[in-house]
Amino acid sequence: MKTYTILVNLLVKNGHNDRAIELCERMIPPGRRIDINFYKVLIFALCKARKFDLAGQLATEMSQRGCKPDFHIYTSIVTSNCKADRAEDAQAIFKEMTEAGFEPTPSTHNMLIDCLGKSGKIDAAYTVFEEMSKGGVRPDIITYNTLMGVLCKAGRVEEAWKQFQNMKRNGLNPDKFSYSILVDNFGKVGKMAEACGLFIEMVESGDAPDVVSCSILISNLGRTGDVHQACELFKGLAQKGLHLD
RNA sequence: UUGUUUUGG
Repeated sequence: MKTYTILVNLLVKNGHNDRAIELCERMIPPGRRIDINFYKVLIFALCKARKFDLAGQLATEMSQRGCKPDFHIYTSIVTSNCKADRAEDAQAIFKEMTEAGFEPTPSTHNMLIDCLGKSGKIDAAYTVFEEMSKGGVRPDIITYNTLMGVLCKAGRVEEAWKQFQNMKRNGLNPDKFSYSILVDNFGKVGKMAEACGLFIEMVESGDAPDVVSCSILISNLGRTGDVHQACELFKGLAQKGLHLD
């Protein structure tokens, strides 16, 4: 069994996911005792190969055989589903994971919020956020940034703005991601004063503008037709050695 | 040897 585990791991590492899976399918006859590490390697491989359904099935199967999926197996299945924008599955397995007594990491929460939001399930994303705030996992800057991004994409910029203030109240310092999201989206809805104010606040807070935040600002200025000001800004940034694309 | 950091134009 150890040898097989190492072999499967090697196959996966070398990108031969299909062969690894094939090998595994042949060596898991019913009733055979399989150790958890073997399942783990295999499920990682399946997730990597984007065979999410198979990975999920295997997790169910191992559970039925009396070998409970561990923290890493759950995390792997949840996060890979999130990355593939498979919101329903991610949500279901996340639930299973917590019911099994595991506490997903903050980043797993963040990924789920992002995934749910991108699938248009704003309310579900909010729920994850709220449960997180209630439970032992504290929302971090990325949680707020993710939530703000989700809200903005849904056209709910005002709510994003509320979360921005909420974040500050909870003692978190907005970073350049936080500012960029709001500067971009305030600009898109024509609230230029708010957008510019936030850009200045960002600079004053000591977070140096980078290529992305400047591009956002410039496209904002372009939107208002203020091409001259955009060009001036561009020149000023070039002088500071910032190279924009 | 078996890794889970996820968010902005």
